[in-house]
Amino acid sequence: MEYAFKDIEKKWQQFWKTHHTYKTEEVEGKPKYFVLDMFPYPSGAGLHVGHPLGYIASDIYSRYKKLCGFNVLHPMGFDSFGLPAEQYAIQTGQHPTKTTQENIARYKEQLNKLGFNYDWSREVQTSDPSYYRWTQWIFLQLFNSWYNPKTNRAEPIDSLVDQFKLEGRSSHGAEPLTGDIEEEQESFTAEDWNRFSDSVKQEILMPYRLAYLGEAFVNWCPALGTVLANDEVVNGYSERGAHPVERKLLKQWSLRITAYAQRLLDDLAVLDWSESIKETQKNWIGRSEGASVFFVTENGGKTLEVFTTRPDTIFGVSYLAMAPEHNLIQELTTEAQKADVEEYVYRSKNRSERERMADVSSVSGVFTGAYVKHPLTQNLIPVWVADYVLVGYGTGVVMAVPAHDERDFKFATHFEIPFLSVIDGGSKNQDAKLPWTEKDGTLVNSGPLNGLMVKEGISAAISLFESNGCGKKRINFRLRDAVFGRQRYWGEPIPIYYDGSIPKPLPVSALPLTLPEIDTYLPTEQGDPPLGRAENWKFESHCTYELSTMPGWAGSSWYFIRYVDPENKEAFVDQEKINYWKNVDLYVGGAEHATGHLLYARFWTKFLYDLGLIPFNEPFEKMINQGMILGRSSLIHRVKGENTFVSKGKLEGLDTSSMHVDISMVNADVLDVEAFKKWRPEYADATFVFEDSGAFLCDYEVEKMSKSKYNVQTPDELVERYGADTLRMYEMFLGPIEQSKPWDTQGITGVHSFLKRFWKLFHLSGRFEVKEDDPTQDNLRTLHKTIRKITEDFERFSFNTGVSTFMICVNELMDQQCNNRQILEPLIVLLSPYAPHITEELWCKVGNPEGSLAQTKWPKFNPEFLVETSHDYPISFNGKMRFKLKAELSLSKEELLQKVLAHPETDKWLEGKNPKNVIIVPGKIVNVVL
RNA sequence: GCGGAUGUGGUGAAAUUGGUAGACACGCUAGACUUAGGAUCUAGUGCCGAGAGGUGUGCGGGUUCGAGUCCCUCCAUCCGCACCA
Repeated sequence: MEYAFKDIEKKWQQFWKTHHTYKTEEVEGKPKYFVLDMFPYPSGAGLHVGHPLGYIASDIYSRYKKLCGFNVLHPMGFDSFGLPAEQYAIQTGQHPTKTTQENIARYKEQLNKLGFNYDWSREVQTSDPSYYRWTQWIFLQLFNSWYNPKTNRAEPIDSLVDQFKLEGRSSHGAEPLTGDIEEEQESFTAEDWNRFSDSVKQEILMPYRLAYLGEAFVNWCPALGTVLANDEVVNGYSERGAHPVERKLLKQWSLRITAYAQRLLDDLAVLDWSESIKETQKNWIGRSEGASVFFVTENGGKTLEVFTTRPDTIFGVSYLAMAPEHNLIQELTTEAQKADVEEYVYRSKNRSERERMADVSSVSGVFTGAYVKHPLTQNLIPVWVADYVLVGYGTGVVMAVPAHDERDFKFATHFEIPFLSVIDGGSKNQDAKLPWTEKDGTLVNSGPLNGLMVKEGISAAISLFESNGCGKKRINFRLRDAVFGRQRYWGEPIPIYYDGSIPKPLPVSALPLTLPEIDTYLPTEQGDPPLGRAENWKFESHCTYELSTMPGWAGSSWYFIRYVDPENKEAFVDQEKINYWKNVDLYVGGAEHATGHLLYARFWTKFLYDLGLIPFNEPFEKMINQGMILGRSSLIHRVKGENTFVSKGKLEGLDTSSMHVDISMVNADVLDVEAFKKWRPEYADATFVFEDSGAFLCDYEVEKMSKSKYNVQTPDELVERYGADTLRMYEMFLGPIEQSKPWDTQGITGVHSFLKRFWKLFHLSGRFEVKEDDPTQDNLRTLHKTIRKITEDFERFSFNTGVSTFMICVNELMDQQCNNRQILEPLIVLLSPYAPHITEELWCKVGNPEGSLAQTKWPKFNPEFLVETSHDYPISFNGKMRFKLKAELSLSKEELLQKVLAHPETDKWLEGKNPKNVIIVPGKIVNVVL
C-alpha cells in the first residue's frame, strides 16, 4: 500500500482546522511553555525554503513540549506595517491594506501547507487598529513617564511634577536625563514652578519624558522622505532600499532608550542567547567608563564638556577638537578664523557619511582661533574643529593627547601642534615610538599625578577633578535615543495633537487614532508627511494631529505580549493571563535583528515592567538563531562570442564564461537541454557539447537565494512533490539549526524514502498490519535506544541528529521485520513532532481515536532494555585500535587483561616486547602501551 | 584594528563527559528485479597501497596511556562593530 502523502496531508490539515486542535487556553496548575517565531513581514514574494527553517524547528519543539505535558503557546501573526507595501501603494495607487491582506493570505496558505501547529485564533496584525490602538496606548505611557535615576526605574511623570512642586530643580548639571547627552538645565524653585504657565511647564517636562519631542541630529533619508533610527542605517545607506542617508538637525519624536542602557547591558548576562548576539548588543550599547572634564574658554564665557576614558593623561592635553556639527563652533570662532572654519564646516558636513568613513587615513581640521584654559594648569589650549570627532558620540568634543592616542598623534604631527609625553612606558617603551597607547606605565610631567601607574592615575585624576570642580566620573554610552517618528503613511499614527504649539497626548478614550484616507501616499507640497493630506483630520475638529507615524519596530516591540490576550478591548493584556504565560521561553529567528528589534523589545519590556504592567523584565529567555539557507545556483559554460554551450567535463582548452541558469531546468547537475532551448529565443538554435555519456553537466555555486541568480526554491513545489512531512524533516536533516548551509534538493530523496520505509513497517505484508505479539529483546532495545536519543536531542535542540536517529531506528526495525504494536505505537508518538501528518494517519490506523495523537504522552524510556552483559572492546596498542574483543562486562580488569594477552592478534602487535602498561577502562576500551 | 563564530570524505554532516573518527543521508561503483519509475532491493565506497600495512579531523607545537574534543602559535572563511575619545 502506497504512502499517499498528498491525501494524508490534506486530510489532516483540514482536520486540525475544523477541530481547532491547536487552540490553546490557560490551564490552572499546568506548566506553561511559550514558543515564539520571529514576526514575519508579509512580503509580496512569499516564502522561500529558507524562511520556514526556524518555523519548522519551533513547531517540532512545541509539539514535543506538548507531549511532555506542557501547556504550549505557539502563536503566529504579521508585522504588517512597513515600507514595501507603501512603496507599492505609491506606484500603483492601491491602498496598502489591500496588498498587505493579499500577502498575508498567501503567507498563511504557505505556512498551513507545512502543517504548523499555530493557534491561529491568536493571530495579530500590527496594522489592524484593534492592535495598534494598544501600540499607541503604550506610546502614551512612555510619554507620561520619566526615568527616575534615584529609584532607577520609569515612573509616572506626576512623580517628577510633585518633586518640582515641592523642591523645584537645582542646577547641578542634568542628572535626571540619564544616558544621552547631558545638557545644562536651569534651576528653579518650587515657587517658580507653581507660577509657570502650562506651556513653560510642558516645555520643562518634555525632555524628561521617555517619549519626547526634541531637536537632535537624525538620519535623514531624502529618497524615502523620512528619518531613520541608527539601526536602520548601514554604512551611510538606508537598510531598506539602500538609499543615501545624511545627518540633519530636526525636531523629532524620540524614545529615551538610553535611560535603560545600563540595565540592557547588565541583564544580557542572564539571557540564554548566542554569544555573538550578546556581543553585538554590548558593542551597540558601548559602555565606557571615564570622566567628564570641563574646559572654560579663555574669556570665561563658555564651558566645553569633554568625555575621556584617559583622565590620567590630563597633563598631556595639547588641544581640543570639536566635531564639525558642534553647535558652539560659530560662537567660539574668532573673526580672523571665521572664513576658514566656515569653509571647513561646510565641506565636512557635505561629505557623505560614507565618504567620511572610507577616508580614515587623511587628516583634516581647522583652528578656531579660540583657546580654553587647562582646568588644572590654567595653560591656554587651542580649540580645533576636526572631522575625526563624531557629533554622535560623547559630547562631540575631544581632549587631544597626541603622545598617547593614535588619531590625536596623527593630527598633531600633521598640523605641527606641540605636545608632551606624560607616560613613561618603562623598559617596554625604550625603543617604542610615540604614541604610547598602552594602559601601562608611570605618569610623568603630570604634577600631583607623577609617579602613579596608569590605573591609579585614572582614579586619582578623577578625584582631583571632583575636588577642583572641573570634572567628574562619568559613564558614557554609545547607544543613542531612538528616533521614533517616520514621515510616512503606512505606520501607526502617533497619538499626539497640538494645542497651539504644545504637543499633548490624546486621551485614551480617543484611541485608536486610525489612519485617515488620503488621495496619494506622497508628502504634501509644503513638505509635510503624507498624513498632512488628510482632510478635516483634526482632534476635536480644531487641533492638528502629529503627522509622523511610528517606525516599523513599534508594533514588533510588544507583539509577543498581545498573543497572550489578542482580543482584549479593555487592556493591552489581561493581568491574569500575562501572569500565567509570562515571557517567551524559546524564541526562534534570524540573527539580523540584534541591534534593532531585539533591543527595542527588551527596552519596552523593561518599561512595562517598571510600570507594573507585566511580571517580567526580559522578553525572551532563550533564543535560537537559525542559519541562513543558501541557494545552490547552476551555472553553464558558454564559449566566448559563440552560441555554443559546453558541458562541465569538456571545458579543457576552451575559452568560456559561465552564466546562471534556472535551477528548475537542472536535475542532479544535469541540464534539461530541451527546456533550456525554450528558455530564451536566442538559445533555440544553440549548439551543445555533451559529456561522453550524452548528458550535459552544469557547474554549481553556493550563494544567497535571489531571483537574479535563478536559484530560489519555494517550499510549495517541494511539498507538492514530496509532501510537507518530507520537507520538514529534510530541512532539519541538513545540519545544525544555527548553521548556514547550502540548499541542495538532491538529498531530499533520502528523507522521503525514510518516510516510505516507515510507512512500510505498518504494511509489511502489502496491506496494513500490526502484530499484537510481544516484541523481541532486539525490538525493545531499538525502541528504547531511540526514545533516549530522541529525547536527548530535543533537550539540546539537535534536530538533525534526531532525524538520523529515526532513520537508524527504522533501518533496524526493518531488518528485524518488526511490526509489533508495542514498538510501533510509541514510535509514532516519537516521530509525530517531526512528521505530524503521517503519524496522525498511522495513529488512527492502529486503532486510536482521530486526532488524539496531540493529547497523548511522550513515551517513557526504560533503561532495562539497554542493559548489556558484554562489550565489544576495541583493543588499542599505543592508542591505535587494532582489533576488537568481545568480553563479559562482569570480568575484572585482571581477567580482561589475561583475555587480551591470550588473544592471538596480541602477539603480532606486541612485536615481542613486554607491555609497559595496560590501560583498562571497563565497558569502554583497552589500551596496551609498549 | 577590536570582538564573535566556524574549519572533519566528492557533498550535507555525526562523534553529547578526552576513549573504535566519518554514524545517518546524498552522490558514486557493481549487481538484482522490473509493467523502464525521479521506483525498490543487495554489496561496496576517507585517502595511499596489489597486499600486509601506512596515513588521516585547516597548519605547527604541547599536555595525556589515549586528542576532532583540552592548552599555545599561526592560517583561512563568515558575521558584527569600527576615527568610540
